[in-house]
Amino acid sequence: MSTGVANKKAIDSLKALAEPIRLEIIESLSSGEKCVCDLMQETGLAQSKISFHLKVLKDAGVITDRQSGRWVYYQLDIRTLKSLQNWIKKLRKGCLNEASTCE
Amino acid sequence: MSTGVANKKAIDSLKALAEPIRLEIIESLSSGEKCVCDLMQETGLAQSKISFHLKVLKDAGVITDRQSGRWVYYQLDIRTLKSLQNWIKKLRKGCLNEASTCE
DNA sequence: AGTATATATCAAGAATTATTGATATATCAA
DNA sequence: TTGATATATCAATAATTCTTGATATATACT
Repeated sequence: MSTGVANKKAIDSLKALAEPIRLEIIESLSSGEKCVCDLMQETGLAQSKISFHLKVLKDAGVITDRQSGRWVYYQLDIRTLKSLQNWIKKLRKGCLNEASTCE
Repeated sequence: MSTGVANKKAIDSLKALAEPIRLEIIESLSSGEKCVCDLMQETGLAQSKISFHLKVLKDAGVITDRQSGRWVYYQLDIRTLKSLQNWIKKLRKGCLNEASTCE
């Protein structure tokens, strides 16, 4: 069985998303770019905690960051979400592996 | 911020999928129904380990089971995958919450 | 330069999740 | 009924992940 390179990426994204606080962050970013301080206010969570989870999300490629002065703004990486969506679609249709002739 | 009932389901699915062995199982099931013994052979993993992960997947609603004699066959629950796929799509399009008018 | 603010990182402990080997349950076959 | 096979579950340990409070770094303002 494979668990090839392509799926490594899928796992990373899934693991990053599969946690309540991170999901809350992701949902918030879904409506647009936010800085850490915005997220702190919205969630009421400690700064170090938010930074920790942002790092997990960033390392997994689910979000990107951009610095502007003292602030760091985070936003969803649509490409990663799109490829995750596609991965699930292929899973559903039973055409994950090279061999299968899908679409 | 929400993290409503709808997303509870999404988290469960994501957590279940976000683990290497479970993903391997899922990928295997992607090509059709399998019994525990099939999965043991394919993966070379211990029976208790596979049963453990199958239970996680089943509890999350990602797979279903059906017993036939001594064997228990597992298969993907397409509906869950489809709704997860849709959830990601909405996330991408910034229309997760009730307020936003999407599609 | 000195101070304040925004964010990142770190170390220790807490909590969650996975692994292992053993045992239990249920079904079939002789 | 006895024995074999398929799977589930359990208890103990191991491993991973998260939380907390403290400290570090970098930027901006005066």
